[in-house]
Amino acid sequence: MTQLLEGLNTQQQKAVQTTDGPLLILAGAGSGKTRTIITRIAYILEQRLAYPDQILAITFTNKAAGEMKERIAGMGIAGSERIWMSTFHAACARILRQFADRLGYTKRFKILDAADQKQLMKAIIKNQELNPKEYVPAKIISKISRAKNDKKSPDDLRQEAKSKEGRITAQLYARYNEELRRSDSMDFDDLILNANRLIRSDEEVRNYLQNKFKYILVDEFQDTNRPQNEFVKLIGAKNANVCVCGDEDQSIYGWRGAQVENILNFTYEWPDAQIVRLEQNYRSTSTILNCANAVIKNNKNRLNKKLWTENGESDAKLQVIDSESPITEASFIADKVSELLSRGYRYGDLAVLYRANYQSRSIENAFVNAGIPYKTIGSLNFYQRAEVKDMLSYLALIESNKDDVAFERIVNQPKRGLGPAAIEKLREFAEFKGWGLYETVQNLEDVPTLTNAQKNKFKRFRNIIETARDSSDTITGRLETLFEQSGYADYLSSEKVENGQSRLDNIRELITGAEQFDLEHPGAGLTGFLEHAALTSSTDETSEEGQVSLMTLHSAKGLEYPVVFMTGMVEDVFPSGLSISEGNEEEERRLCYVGITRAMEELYLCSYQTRFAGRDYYSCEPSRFINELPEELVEFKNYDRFGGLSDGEKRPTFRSGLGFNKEMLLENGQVGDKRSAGLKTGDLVFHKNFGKGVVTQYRSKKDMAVVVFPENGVKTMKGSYLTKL
DNA sequence: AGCTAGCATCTTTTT
DNA sequence: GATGCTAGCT
Repeated sequence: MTQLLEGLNTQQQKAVQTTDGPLLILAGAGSGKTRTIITRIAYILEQRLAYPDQILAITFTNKAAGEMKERIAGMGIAGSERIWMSTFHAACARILRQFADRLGYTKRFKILDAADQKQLMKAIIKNQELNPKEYVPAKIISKISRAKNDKKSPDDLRQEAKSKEGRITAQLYARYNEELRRSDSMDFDDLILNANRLIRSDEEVRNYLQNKFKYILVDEFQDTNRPQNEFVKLIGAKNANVCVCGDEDQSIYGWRGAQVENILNFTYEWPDAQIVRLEQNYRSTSTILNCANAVIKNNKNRLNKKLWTENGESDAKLQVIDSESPITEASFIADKVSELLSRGYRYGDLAVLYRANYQSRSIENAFVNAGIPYKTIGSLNFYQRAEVKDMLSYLALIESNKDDVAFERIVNQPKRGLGPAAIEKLREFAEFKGWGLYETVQNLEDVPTLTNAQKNKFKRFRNIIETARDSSDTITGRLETLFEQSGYADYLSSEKVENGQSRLDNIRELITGAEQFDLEHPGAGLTGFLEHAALTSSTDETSEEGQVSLMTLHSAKGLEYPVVFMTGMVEDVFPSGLSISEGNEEEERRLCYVGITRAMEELYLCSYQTRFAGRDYYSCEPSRFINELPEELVEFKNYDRFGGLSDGEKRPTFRSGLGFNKEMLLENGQVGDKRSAGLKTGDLVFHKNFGKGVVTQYRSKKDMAVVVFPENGVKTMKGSYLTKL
């Protein structure tokens, strides 16, 4: 009857064929979940249960959506490009573009990304004459986000406020919302909330959408938040063909408001729901899988699912490698990469995972030195780079004269003599009139306080935008005009700008990207392109064949690699001290579980004894997760930069708890003479008492060097005590 | 008024 | 080690 089911196990087949009514797929790591979902969609289409555009499939990232679309198209299914396959945010944006006028927005409403939000909040805080150190924009934004997702209005927040700080937060929340309204903008949360509001309040839209979407699928359901769950309930209410798929053990976005309850309560909210469990793992060796199981079973809040595999017990035990410092850890990984290559692995088979982005630095240094090609995934989103965002802000002003965030970003970038004083005068008048800042520039003659010189400068700025608007109908054409006319091209070409060339390259890439977007999305226009830029995340960049992938554990979700390195496996780094102090040990452990289950064949867990943070050194204890691994499945080794690997007989020992700081080290040193050693990171040096060492930090101004001595540990001293080797 | 250099500060994860 | 802010300079 159908060939689609071939090669699927019984449970997977059941998941595919259960098309009618609500369905919960509990899918463990590596259990063939994606394949099952894809087959399910193909099956629905093949059985003619729905047209492609009657299927709404939600994925966690745009990249996942793109890959799924491709795979379905590759199965020879007609019309697969018409499936609504995207993130929640993109799907809601698409709906809102169609009906935004019913909520009092225009169809060209702007979507604020995180940087925009922060900038806006900063401006509001300043405008309210509050101290931005006391009221940290990023923190206020996250409080507002939490309030929004809990359905709390500024008034609610004010009423429950117990402190001055709480009342001010409520007040900032109110101002923030007003400002979004005024500028025809929505933040990420608004996209979901407004879609829900629209569906709930507008009967016509509700009927249209509920009838349209015959089948709804949601992947990574454990990472959905409350409004997202509500969106699913609203859209799926009529046909009830709602299939959600997830793994409570991989819920790692609690800090962003995701609630595991969505998946745990699914069968209560959809009483007829059937449940399919996918527990057979096809990805990892049994060694790796057993380690993953051993770690995650320390969590209490879970459904006690246990993954199993028919994959052989591998000879490769997990390797726990203890070394001196992050630098040494990095050189171990570089060494190991070469070895893995000689064993037949390719660069693309390898991934280095870490808890926080800053940890990539030491790895990148080591890889550059060793000539290992790598790609960092997710750290800096292309569209978030300063120069790219600047050009997008110019475009945004063509799109809307109410976009103050964009205006403030680029009105004096590059410098054109329009400083805070001139802008302040403009703002006062804009506020008085209820206009946007650029709107005010379009009506400059009315502003009495500006000097003629200032007016002329603003006029020149206006010319740039208006010229670009008229110069072309294509995004590419307008971008090129803006880039030249704004002076940005000259600015980046000038000698004094740092990284001018690579920033020019970024702009060129942006222009090429815009061209491609135009081709692939005819009719999307400037609005579509700006939306694309706002919703395209950093993890949407793909790993590449000839490069080792570097990324955070969060970014690694959903991916797999033959060989995986988990770095910084020490207390306070992973698990993150901050997260632990907030009581989130279980989420950190799930993150560890996600990391371990990315590995197919070999897994290396790296710890170190000292790290440098801020201006202090800390001695590090091995991560608690290392201690949760079954002894018999793990090999413990030590690595040092000179002697290489040696057997460690036991787990890395717990080291004395307290760190020591630079002041303490300085007190113990003598003041050396002034002759500069001219050291740099990576230099080999000799010290008369400590022997050979490697420079890991050097401050030329103070002639202070941080040196790792293999025999004597990490020391900080005047460079003048050292001889370069 | 605007710009620049130099100092301080802080690094969790992201649609 | 990048970003933000302040003080002092033009």
